Amino acid sequence: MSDQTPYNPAEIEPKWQARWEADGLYHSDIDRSKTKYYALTMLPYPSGEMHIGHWYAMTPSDARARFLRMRGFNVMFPMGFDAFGLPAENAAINRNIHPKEWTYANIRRMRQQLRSMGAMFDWRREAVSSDPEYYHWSQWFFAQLFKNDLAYRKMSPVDWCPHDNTTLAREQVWGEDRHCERCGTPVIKKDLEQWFFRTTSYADELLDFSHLDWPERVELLQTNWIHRSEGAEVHFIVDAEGLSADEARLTVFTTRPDTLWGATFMVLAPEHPLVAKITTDEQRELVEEYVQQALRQSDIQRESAEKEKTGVFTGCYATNPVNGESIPIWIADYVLMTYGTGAIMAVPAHDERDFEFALKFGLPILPVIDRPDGLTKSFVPIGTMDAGFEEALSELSIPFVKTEKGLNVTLPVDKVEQYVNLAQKHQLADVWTEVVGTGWIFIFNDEVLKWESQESEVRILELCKDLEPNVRHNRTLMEMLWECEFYRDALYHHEYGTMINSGEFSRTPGETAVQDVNEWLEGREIGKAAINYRLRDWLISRQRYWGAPIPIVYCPQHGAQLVPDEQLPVLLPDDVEWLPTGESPLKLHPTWKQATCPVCGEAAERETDTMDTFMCSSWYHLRYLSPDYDQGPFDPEEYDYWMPVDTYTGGIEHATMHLIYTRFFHKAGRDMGITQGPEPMIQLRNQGIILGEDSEKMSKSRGNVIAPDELVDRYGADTVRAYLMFFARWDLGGPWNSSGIEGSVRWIRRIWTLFTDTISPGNPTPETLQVLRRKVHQTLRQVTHDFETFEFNTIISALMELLNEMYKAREQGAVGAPEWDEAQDIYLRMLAPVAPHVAEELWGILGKPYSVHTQDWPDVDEAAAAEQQITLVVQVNGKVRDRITVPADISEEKAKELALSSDAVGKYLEGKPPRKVILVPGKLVNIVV
RNA sequence: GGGGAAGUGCUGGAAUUGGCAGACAGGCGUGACUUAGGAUCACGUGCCGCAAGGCGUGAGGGUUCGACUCCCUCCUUCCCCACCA
Repeated sequence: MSDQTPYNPAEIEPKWQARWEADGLYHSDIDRSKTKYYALTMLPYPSGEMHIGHWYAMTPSDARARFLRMRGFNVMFPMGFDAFGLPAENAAINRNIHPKEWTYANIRRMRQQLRSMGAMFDWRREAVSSDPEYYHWSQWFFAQLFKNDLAYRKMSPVDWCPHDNTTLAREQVWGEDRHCERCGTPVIKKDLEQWFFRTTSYADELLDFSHLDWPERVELLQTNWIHRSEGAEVHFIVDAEGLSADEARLTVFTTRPDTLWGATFMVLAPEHPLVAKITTDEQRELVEEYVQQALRQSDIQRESAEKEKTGVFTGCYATNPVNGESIPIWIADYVLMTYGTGAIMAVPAHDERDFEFALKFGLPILPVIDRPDGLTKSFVPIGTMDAGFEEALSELSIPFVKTEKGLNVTLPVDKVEQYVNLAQKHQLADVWTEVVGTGWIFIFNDEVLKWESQESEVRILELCKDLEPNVRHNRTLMEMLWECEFYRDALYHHEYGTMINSGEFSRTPGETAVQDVNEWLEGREIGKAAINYRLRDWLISRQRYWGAPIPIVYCPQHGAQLVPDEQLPVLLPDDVEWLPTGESPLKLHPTWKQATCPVCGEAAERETDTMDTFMCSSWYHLRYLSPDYDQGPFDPEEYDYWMPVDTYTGGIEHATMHLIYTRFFHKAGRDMGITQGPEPMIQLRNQGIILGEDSEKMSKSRGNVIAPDELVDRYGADTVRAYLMFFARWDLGGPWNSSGIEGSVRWIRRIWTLFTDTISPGNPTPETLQVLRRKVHQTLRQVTHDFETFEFNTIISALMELLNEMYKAREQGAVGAPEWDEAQDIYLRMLAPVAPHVAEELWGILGKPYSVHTQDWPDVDEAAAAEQQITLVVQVNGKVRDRITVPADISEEKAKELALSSDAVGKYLEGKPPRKVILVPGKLVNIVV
């Protein structure tokens, strides 16, 4: 070995970065002779520091983009900044820096950091969402949505963060305690006039993932988030004076129209507009108090599932349209104004929440669905039956289980008749009343009721009525009822079953019940099949300064008017002040609000809310197409060539926010003639999260943050890139390990050594060269495959293996042979996407023409990659007993023969003939004895 | 409460998708070269056992000639949603 230049990343990395930049090596322009590939990775927020997590997301994305480029695609890999948002304003408040100054200083710093990783970003395509040239078009998009009735303004109870002083989209409220995504403060509800985008119009289409190659997990998260429920809308008639016909028609949504006959009361959300109108004078005080209390409560208290049910009777009744029953209307905060119609029919027998409520307030419980297995359960308490009862049950082959409290009887449908007779014979009918009186319960069944006559049903219902509104001592009865596990089972722990107690619908089988009832409802115009979504319209108003102003003015005459296109962008004023009022500086600005109405030209007032930053990031992939274009949001010619995004990489945390919004944007854009095709991003892949060395989330307060800059200074970007690709499965992530990076350090250094040592040609055997060449092409095959499937860790390990093999070959004198030169050539091409600087440097040292990054990806020579000799595993009864080396093209007979004649096998056969010999060609022989 | 994902050496992780479990690394151990080493190189490293051998992919069962991989039951951890009618 001779002297060699030491590997010095600090020298070669900036050198090549400058050269590539100067040469425009990574510029991507329309080239119709090549297949385009739009590789996109989520843009960062300019917080001021690149986090190792950014690198973890971007490095493999960059490597893959480079790989695809070498494979002949015209690859675009752009970068930009999602630059509006709260942290800039908080910096302004806390440190007295203007958000603009803070943001752009951070962007400058992060650009430098991004460059240091040696990514192939085309910086000419950079887009910054806080540039007026950018938000001009965010505002333009708002205008388009407004014109197409996809943006609207409404007064609504919204989630409000008292710390950040702004409203939040539903997606930005997190966790059990319903806290603000940004600052962690629990949110409160506020009634405000706010702007919304009609995302719900696209709910069904957003559930269709058939055009997408997205992780199942993301599809599932979105599906659950949108949460489509099929059911029916049913109109109940409110029995109160002074209501218009419209008002008296109280519509509820239910997923179980087959349980309509079991509706024993109704519940309105406290905010429901009807509440004030229907409350009777006697109940008014209670109701008003309850409503006030519900409004005051934060969501934490209100939406806790653990919480005991609360509610108040309005004094008003409604008529159930299916059976004419008059049922009481209550209000309770477990009914949400924001879902469905804000009113429910309560079926305590088949809904756990309604059941709890009925229990607490002594409301009637009427089962209307039989058990799905067709079995009815009965309970006979000890002390109510005579001695012969058990025997009689046995004789009839009616199964039962003895418990401490009595008999759990499982009653097959065909035995009901006999059971009824038996019960009568044993005078259980008398017991019945006893049962109710002592707090025990019977099973409700169509047949049994007939037998017991209507009387017992009436008795039960009446008894329950006695409990109204809130007679505590009788709770015992309901609690004991609750204790009967079988009863709970029979109530709501089952799905569809035969309808009972439902008038003409009794005995309707569960399979058709919902549809039958829906049709019937529709025929009688008392309801219809309906679909509901949990997805809400997207609330985009933010009472903040650092965002794109909503391009609306309010005219006293003409109401909300769009700012005309030619007046866009509505610029954010720079001369603003932050006062500790919690109000947006835009509201406090002396003149900014003053505008004129585009209709009449009279004085009008500007909207002072700005748009949610997710609005800006919903279309940034379009701004990259032509960041300087000023005739529209993007140049249609560029759109035509580059869109849609072929591969999108980023964190899964955006599954129910950005990734829903951007799909909505694209689909709305398509319907408005702006975008084309069903989806904006075809393939999506998520990386995992890097944790600190302590396996905790990285945070400054924990002091476990890994700073990428320090790593680059210490090891060089190539090594950091390699380690990020190697250390974990990309989609899983995991804790950082600072000693683990030594492996990548050594690997790069060993590459350097191997390629820079000057060694005189040796005298290798043909076998050495063949083994080398085989390994080269096998590695190439694997690396190619793994790039395509995002298995970055095995790319590195394959390259490590090949390097070890090359060291071996060098030892055996391979240097100087054409196979050696080919190995070096292919190695550097495969290395180029992973470690672009060192690959470029070594490529130059070998005297190859600049640049390694513009080279073609080599083709696998399958003949060279094929094994000539294989190791045939010989198993006896599935256990490995021997390994024999045979030619790869060995015949079946020969392989079996060789396996059987192996010494090791002979030992296990003990002279017995094999029962069966299984051959897996090229793999193994299994001998069964 | 509902939905989902994952359990492989001391650690990160491989295993061509039903065919040699533990590739490639980290760590650790032994040695070499060194005045020195956070450098480099060689060898070793799943568990039990002196060995022959046996046992091993969260636990138990099943299918199969053969199971980390498929099926059933259970356990553990993590994530998401959560009074959504």
